[in-house]
Amino acid sequence: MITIKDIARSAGVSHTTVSRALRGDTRIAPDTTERILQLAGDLGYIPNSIAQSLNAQRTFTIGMLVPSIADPVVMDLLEGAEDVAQNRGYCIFLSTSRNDPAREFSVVHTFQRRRVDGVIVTASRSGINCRLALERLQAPLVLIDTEEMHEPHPVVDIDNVGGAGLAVAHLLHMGHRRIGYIGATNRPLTNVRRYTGYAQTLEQAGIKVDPRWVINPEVEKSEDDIERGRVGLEQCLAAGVTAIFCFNDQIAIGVLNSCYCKGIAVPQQLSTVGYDDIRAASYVNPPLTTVRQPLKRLGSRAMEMVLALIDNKPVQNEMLGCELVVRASAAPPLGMS
Amino acid sequence: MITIKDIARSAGVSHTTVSRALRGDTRIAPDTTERILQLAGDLGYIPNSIAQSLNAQRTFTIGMLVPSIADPVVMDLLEGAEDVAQNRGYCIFLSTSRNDPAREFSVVHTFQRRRVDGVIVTASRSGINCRLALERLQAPLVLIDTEEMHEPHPVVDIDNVGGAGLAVAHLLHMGHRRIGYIGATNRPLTNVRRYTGYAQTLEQAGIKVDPRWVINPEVEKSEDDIERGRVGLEQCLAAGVTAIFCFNDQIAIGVLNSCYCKGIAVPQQLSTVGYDDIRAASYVNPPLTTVRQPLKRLGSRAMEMVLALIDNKPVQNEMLGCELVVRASAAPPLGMS
DNA sequence: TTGTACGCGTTATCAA
DNA sequence: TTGATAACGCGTACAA
Repeated sequence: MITIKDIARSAGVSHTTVSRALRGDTRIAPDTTERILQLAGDLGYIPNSIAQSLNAQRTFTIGMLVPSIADPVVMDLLEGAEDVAQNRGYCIFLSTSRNDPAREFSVVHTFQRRRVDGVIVTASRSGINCRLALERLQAPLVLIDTEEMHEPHPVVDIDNVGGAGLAVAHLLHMGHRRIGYIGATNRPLTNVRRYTGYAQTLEQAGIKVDPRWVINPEVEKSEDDIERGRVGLEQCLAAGVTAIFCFNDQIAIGVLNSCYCKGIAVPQQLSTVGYDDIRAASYVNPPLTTVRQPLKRLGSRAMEMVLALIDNKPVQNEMLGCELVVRASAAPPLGMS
Repeated sequence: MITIKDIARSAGVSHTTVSRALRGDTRIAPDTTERILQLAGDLGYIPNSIAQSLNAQRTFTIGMLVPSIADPVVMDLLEGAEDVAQNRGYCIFLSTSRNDPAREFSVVHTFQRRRVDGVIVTASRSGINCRLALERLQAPLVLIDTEEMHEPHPVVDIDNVGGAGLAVAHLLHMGHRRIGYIGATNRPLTNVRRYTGYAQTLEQAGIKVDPRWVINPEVEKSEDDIERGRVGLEQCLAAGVTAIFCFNDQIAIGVLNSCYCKGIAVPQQLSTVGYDDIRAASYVNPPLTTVRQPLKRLGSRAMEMVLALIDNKPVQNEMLGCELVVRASAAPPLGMS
């Protein structure tokens, strides 16, 4: 690998002069600079960021920790973050925790060894366990969509209460009065928030929530949302609801599926609203009415926040709003159209 | 930040001794080692990989370049690669090219500056343009699913010809004789391969491919596969096929959707087979019969290959086979059951 | 305008 | 068993 010393030797100058010429220092004679630049190109010189980092005490590197990459939510979020990072000259170290506290801990430690300038931790469900690692962390840390509250760190989050409100208001507006909720116990905090939005909105409309409408299905594999939808549907039907608001699109799709198998027409006999607006939402039958989260924006805002912290600019916690996406899975209840 | 020098000072030894004690050098007196380890823990010492890298001329870092993160195929692939990397103590620099040759070029350059130990480039459609950058690259390079042939670099690829054969053989086996193909022109090489598998298999069964069965739909947005499915379906129906093999699941889902809207029963009136086995394939209606690609394995094999190259072990190009996933979107044609 | 010398944190070589 | 010194590649006070 060619270094500035090699160039210096070829040019018959000191490596200092080369260093300066390469960064366009005006104190170097124009023709010297010219000659050095030429030489650098010819020799195929590529600056060594490692050496630069050691010297500058900065790596222009951000560590991102996500539970899993193969998750439609994480995916968009990553894309938003990567975009900002790349534009600002930062690289991302991507690691997965698989919701394993030990692994989470180890990854954060690795980030520290590698001297990342900042860290973004996504959807940590094991906040307590990795807290130790995080507290020792020197670099700025931004949390996304965390399951821990009252964090001492900046947080970017989605307004889940408001988003759920949007969905339920939509159903109310169509005339539904008996509206079910199917939740997911493996995302406790988010689940509580979406439930809260659901319950609040119903109460504000003067409707008392019947406990039988609210289902948090027990499933074998804690990630099997399709199954959650199936199980939840059974109980909702038993409770006689005319519409169901689901914790997320996967669950809603489970409901849709199960309805299809049972010969229940959606939205004619039962309305369903999901959450997330994953890709599949637009091409299931019927296309799913859902709440879209600004995921790319969540990622990009988180990245902008770390970068701001790195530059010692002040940042505030942030709460991003959601948007209702009306498709075809919700309609007025029977006899109300 | 605590360095080995700080520890040395506290322990009253040289930084060399600390360095050795930390890495368990047996030449250091056990009690000295003990004392240093203790101290390192107390002071919260975290080794600086940057300094280590500068010295060792290795970064334990792999650069991964993908066209986009928000792609179900890329997602799984990344997960496979990350898993292997993490287990072997490597970190991944993740960057997106968005199919922009300029950006691809710049990312590869960044990887070089950062002295990654290896590079994985995925689905480069602009092979020619970034070739220059790649040739100068000192680090080992592995290509995944490239659209360029005869690369001078190791390649991991999926057996698209064989995979397509699986799908078509399945349809033939059920008794179909008029089988359509809907392709995607924005992935030219892969498209040709899947088409080849389709055509070969039909010919081997003694069936002459009617040109009207083969559709490569023109769509406005080059990424809109759902639309491809819609357009393709129209033409296939006009050509009187009883089954359709689609370039991928998204297209197949487009077909399914369009059938649903037109009141065509799948699989009773028309069979459809996709490719990829994306998540949605299992929960659309009817569940999609498709060809599963070993994507995680593709990612992990690619990573294993770069790591082997880094360790100067020999590697061979590799071709991974596919697997037919039988669900419910394909059945014997009318009057054949 | 250019060069000398040092420091960034670590490991390796050689000497004691 | 331990320590002094150099080296990795670069940037920058300070000196010339």
